[in-house]
Amino acid sequence: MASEQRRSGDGSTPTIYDVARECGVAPSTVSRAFSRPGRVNAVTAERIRQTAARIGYRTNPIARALPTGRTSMIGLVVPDVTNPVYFEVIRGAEAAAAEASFTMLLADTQEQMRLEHEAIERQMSVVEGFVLGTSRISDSALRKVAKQRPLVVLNRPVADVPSVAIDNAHGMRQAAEHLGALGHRAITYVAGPEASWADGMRWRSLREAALELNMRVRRLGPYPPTVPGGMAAVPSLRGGATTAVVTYNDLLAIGVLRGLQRIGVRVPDEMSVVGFDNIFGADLCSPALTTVAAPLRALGTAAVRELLAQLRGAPARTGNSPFLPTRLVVRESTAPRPVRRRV
Amino acid sequence: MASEQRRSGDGSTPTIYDVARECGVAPSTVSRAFSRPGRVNAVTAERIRQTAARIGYRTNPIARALPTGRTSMIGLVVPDVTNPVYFEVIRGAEAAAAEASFTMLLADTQEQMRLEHEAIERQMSVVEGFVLGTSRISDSALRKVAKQRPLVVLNRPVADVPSVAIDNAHGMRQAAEHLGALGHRAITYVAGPEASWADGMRWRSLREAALELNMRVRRLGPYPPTVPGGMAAVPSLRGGATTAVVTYNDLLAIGVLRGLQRIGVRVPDEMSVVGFDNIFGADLCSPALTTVAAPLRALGTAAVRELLAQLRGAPARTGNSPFLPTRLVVRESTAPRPVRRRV
DNA sequence: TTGAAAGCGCTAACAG
DNA sequence: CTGTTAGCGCTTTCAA
Repeated sequence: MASEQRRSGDGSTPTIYDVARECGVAPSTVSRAFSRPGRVNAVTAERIRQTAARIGYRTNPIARALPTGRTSMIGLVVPDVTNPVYFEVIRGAEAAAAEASFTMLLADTQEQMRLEHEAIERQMSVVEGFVLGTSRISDSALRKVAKQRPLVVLNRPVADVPSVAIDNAHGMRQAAEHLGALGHRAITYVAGPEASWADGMRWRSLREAALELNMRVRRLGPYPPTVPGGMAAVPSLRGGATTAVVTYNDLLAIGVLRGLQRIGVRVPDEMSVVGFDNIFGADLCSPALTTVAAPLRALGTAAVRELLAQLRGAPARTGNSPFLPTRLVVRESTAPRPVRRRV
Repeated sequence: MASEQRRSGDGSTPTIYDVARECGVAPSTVSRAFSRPGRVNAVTAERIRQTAARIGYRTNPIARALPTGRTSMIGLVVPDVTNPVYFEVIRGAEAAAAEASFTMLLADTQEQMRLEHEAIERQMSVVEGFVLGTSRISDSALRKVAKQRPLVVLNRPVADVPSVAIDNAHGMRQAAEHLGALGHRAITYVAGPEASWADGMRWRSLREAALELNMRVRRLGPYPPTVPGGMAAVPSLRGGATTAVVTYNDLLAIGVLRGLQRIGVRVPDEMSVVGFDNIFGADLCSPALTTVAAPLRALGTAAVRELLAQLRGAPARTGNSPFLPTRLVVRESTAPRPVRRRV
């Protein structure tokens, strides 16, 4: 009996062999008791589970992973952990993973394509699948990754790759309707990163909605999607007919708020400002920001759930990716159109 | 030759055996070429590396981990991923890990002791060591973990367990000196969670520093370390001689700002407010918050570096944990003591 | 339903 | 310096 020769119950963590010996069954039976409980006599299984608990046996995921490839780990790679947009995504993803007893590897790529490639590379042989947030790598690189591991991308539709996204179009329509209802006739969009799919999407949606509502729209930018970026946009805001600005995201909106305050334009009396995302801090600034709330946590959760489904063998939903609904949060930065504009 | 029987170069990812065959060397030599380059002939090593690169071989971390126990993974478990204090810690930790080609597992325990235990349990057999942020579990449980894996805890000294911490004492002294220099004579500390080591530390340090500077101090609380917590503290602020408040953290300070504004007390004209941490958003609120900046990113980095050092065999620095220096950031929420107080 | 045996891909003695 | 030989702990045929 080969198993007799296995290590005796020394100080280190117990193995399947220890349980087998204690129980008087073969190691393979212990293994089965844990990995496919159906295939073992119910009472034997129970006895095995008892002794396992007693001697403190816990299956070793590494050892399991070697023959099966199943590591119970998924990788989440995001461009910037410190970007408030991602906190909630991370939490949602982590919660969904933990719920399924999966462990989440987190990588921060610092917005750099090279680091993103490295992170994927580093995690590839260890995770069962990936969730990629706002990826910087090319569509073809993405498809290559998808060929090796199940993959879900966030907020970016890529042919043949499953993704989940915010319903940008609906969000921008909400913003436009809100402003329209307040009587604004001319609005300016302050754009985020040029290459961003989300930015293009948001701009097009806003324009469409605004036009339908008989408002004039123009676009300024691109700007880096940050507070300084928003401040930089303010000078270009002056001199038009604009009485309301909608920004690519909240950081930009907060920057616009700042910039406007600096040059003495009062918000919302003289100018209304609407952000996008509803990040932590959007209600801290003053005036508190009216913004389109993106279901960030739900995004993380949905992505992981989708990934786990694929891992369980569900077909990859590559076509129409689900669009998560937005919600308009009206706070203090929007008000009816001023009778006489001043900017 | 046993190795001859190993799988031939089929479609799946190449192994050590594939490289060995291509190169005409033994598998163990290939292994050595990657794991201890010193122990193999330089030119052979180079040749191996070449072919490895050519056929796309990459060492399988799972397979490596099984015999060695070295997974190149560390676990970071934090109470709340969405708490702005932790973003920077996470980023610092992740960067330090990536720098050493380590992968980081992240777990969010939602401030719950049970989830913290589960997370540690889940990660235990897969990581080489842990960094635990603001752990909720007992000292003895912590020591038990430390017995199984190298461990570094954040902001909480535990006997026999290495830790890194913010220099709370110095931070509070900076706050007290700032307020003293502005002429304040009576200050109130708004306390955070009762059980928190950091809270106790901050309060004692503030009191000591204030007393030395001939200021009166009192303590209010405990309060949950959140914006609502800060708002809840405001009523108790009235009626004393207090002209300045120092809070356990920024969230509380922002809450105090809000609460004060609501009851018509002007900051900083009538009351000065100082926070702690300098989280994202501390400069977004209005007035922008004067606060003691904690080196959060450095904290994450230092913890991981310490952990990696232990992994390399350095002795666990359990005694005096390093204290990372704070920095006072003066913004708009503090001003000279009002001539006539009003609260 | 259970046991025996053969690996998963890599590392680590131990010889040579 | 290099090859040979056992495993790491678990899963998985294949028989019984």
